[in-house]
Amino acid sequence: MRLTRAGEYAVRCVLYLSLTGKGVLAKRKDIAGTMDIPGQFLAKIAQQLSQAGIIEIVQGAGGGYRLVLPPEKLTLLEVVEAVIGEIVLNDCVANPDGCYRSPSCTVHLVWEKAREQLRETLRQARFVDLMAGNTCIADLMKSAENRLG
Amino acid sequence: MRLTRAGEYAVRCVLYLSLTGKGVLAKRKDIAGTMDIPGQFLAKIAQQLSQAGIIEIVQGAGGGYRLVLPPEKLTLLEVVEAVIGEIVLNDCVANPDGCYRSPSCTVHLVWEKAREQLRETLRQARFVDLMAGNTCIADLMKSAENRLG
DNA sequence: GATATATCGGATTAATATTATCCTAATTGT
DNA sequence: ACAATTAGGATAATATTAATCCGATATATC
Repeated sequence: MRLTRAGEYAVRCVLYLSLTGKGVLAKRKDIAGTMDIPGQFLAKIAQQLSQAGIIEIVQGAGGGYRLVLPPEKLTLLEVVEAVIGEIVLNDCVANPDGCYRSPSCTVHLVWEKAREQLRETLRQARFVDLMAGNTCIADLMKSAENRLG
Repeated sequence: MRLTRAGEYAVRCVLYLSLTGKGVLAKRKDIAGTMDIPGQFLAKIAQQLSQAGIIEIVQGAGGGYRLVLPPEKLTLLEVVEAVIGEIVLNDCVANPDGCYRSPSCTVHLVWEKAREQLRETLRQARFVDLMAGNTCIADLMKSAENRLG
């Protein structure tokens, strides 16, 4: 019942790119170092973000990642689901197959409602808003600056 | 990001006990057989439900499980959390410890909101309501009856 | 073109969590 | 005493998630 670490890393990565600005290239190493993400793991995550059209990956020397969409058009939902797949809280409590046939199952309806609320809340959270506030990620970046002098 | 199978089994078990009625003893074997739950696994789950004060376990010959509270006073939230622990969707995206210190972290706030909505939705779902509707679990029970003649 | 810088992407390993089962002990009705 | 039932600790099996390894590939620069 938890967001995976990959999902958290994806949010960190995109917030980093949001803060540096849309279209600005950032090296994977820098993102990984600042945001405390295992470098190779970030590579995998970046591929998923790239497939989802959220970031662009530039190969070769001087390459890196950059945001395709501006932070106004990016939501937590998009970023999270790009990495962990569409959020589903459960199969039908009794029978995964059965419920598609009987969509009025009351237990299932409760979970469906919860799922839609969750997704809607994440959909309403744009990165431009997240940047504006006091994020723990912003703290991470500050402490990284301090560490690096 | 999913309910565990243990959580689903717990819901099935409590719905079974709701349908047979508060205070009525049901043998673990019967519950397990009807609801398609591995018997030994149900034993573990029942212990958690018992600790949470949701069911009572009667040992010895003629023993079994029975509901302590009436289905009007039992919610999905209680049953699910009795088994999987308090629902938490994530640690702070950046720093589990850090966020307790800076509760205004915007990213965290979104997840907190989502979490509270989810819990509230499950809290509003009483078992008496779930029983009333067309549940997949009710289907399970019917098909069990058919199987057993 | 050679070289250094970076990412790609498939394979693999490691770590963790979940699910399920085994088995002996304890409890209770008959 | 005996049969029926659950308790509960240990362990095994499985699945998921997380992380890493490494040769291949792409690109800027000299």
